[in-house]
Amino acid sequence: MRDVRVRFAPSPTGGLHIGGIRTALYNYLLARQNNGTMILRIEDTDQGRFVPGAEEYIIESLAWAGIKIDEGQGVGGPYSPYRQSERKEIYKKYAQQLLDGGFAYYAFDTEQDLEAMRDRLKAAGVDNQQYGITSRMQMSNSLTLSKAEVDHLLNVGAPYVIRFKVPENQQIKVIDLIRGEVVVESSQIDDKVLMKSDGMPTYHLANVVDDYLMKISHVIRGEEWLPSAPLHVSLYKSFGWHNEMPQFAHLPLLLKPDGNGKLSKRDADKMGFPIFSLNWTDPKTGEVSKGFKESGYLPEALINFLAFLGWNPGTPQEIFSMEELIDVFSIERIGKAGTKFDIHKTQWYNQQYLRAKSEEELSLLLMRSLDAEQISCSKEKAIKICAIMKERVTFPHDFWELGKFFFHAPVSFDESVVSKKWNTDAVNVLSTFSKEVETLDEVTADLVKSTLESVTASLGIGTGKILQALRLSITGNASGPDLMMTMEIIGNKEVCSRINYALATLKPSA
RNA sequence: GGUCCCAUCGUCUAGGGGUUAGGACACCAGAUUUUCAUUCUGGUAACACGGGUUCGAUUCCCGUUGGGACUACCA
Repeated sequence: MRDVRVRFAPSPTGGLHIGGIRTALYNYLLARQNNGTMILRIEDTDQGRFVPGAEEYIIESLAWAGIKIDEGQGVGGPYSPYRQSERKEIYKKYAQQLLDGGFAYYAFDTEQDLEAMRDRLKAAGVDNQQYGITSRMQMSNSLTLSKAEVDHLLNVGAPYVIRFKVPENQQIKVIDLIRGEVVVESSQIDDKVLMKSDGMPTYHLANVVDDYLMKISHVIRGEEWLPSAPLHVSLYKSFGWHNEMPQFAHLPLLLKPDGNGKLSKRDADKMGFPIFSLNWTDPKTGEVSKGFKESGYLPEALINFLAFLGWNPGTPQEIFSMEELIDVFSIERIGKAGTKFDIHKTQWYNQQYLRAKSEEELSLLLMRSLDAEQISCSKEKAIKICAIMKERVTFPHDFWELGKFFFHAPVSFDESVVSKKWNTDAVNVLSTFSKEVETLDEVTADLVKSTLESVTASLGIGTGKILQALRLSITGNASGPDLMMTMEIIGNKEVCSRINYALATLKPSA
């Protein structure tokens, strides 16, 4: 079997979205599993769409996701350069090879010519108005013009493109590892532009030439490429590279969570979840799109979730590390149908991975939030907080968001609790309790609990009846982590002052 | 419009000619938690439709419908 060499080949046109990460992931999984090579190639042949910073962003994103590049842009390798804009001469040479072999031709048509052609075909009732077998002989190209005319045009520098001459009356077969055999009549394929008038190749040419030169064994890419795969196969044949042709696998698309259509940035924005791996700032508009990283998603969680979007191991196991994924991944188990993106499940994965971390690791995450708020906190306290908050968080920043009261006394109180639970019984218990706590040298959860119980017992009031009122006075909230532990962490002085503040501020309802 | 791809719970999916169609997320209920969350238990919920083939089809074939992609000198 040939060496497994796969590539992830994005265009540097903006932020890297999760569909791209999934494509990269599947490539990576296959490479690692087979001791193969993961290559990063930058497909920047459209200078009009080039976005500065996008390439660096892609490299950073992959690194964050834990997808390691063995060869290619940013790392180098035996087939450099890996940036297509720097390989112009190579494509020119291969385009010439096609020209010489009669597999391609020069075309001089203007935009208006092309438009006129489409209108003409449409008017004639032709189903697809393409530049191809049925129309190429009516156009201005090296098939219709004399050699002298063509040479003249070339010499005077007339703008031209090189088009592929699609073979007639052929059935072109694409063997797809996911979909099986896909057969297309060559008459359905148009004479695609191979070299643009600016001297750059199109995707089709660059892609085929590079995959051949870089000895790519498997092309794993999104399903949007399936319609052009027959063209690519035809190109391999014309080059005489049929035996070196890579195997194809076209991945099902990521769809919008609701309704229909391909998942887009717009949908994600609308529904309030990220779509890019990292924060992305559009250099033109300055608009910032929030990334998964900055939204608090752990790369392991995102990878695990993405792996399961369109693939599954066939076992009940849901949690997989990258190593485990490498172990069990197989192209055969990739599904065919498009997949709707569900942010709920992503969050569930995040929760799972967050919980699996030690309290010490988690405390570091809390400390980061605290640093941003310029709040100092001992490591011991942070660990204690994380221990009781652990089961309640989905994101790292939840430790801070949901646990602000550990650092700030409440300034407002949950109204529904005030009206339902802040009654004379509660006020009686709390005022007595506060005085008792004040006498204590230090508070532990156990001590504060027994103190509270003795107060309620002496007043003949059920502890459960006033517990929410107590929580309200300490945290301002209706719910939260274990209250006794919370009081232990906050300390007796603060507990008293908070209760006293609440007693002074809130009026008992009945 | 044309070409190609696809079709199991709301979502991700397992399965496969004879099954009580399985799991996960979400949702709902009960238990535990003197609150909430967690945890545990249980529940609601699917083979798009119509023809074949077959003793039998959700599974195989065809069609319909529905959805998607592509249809640029973008990738």
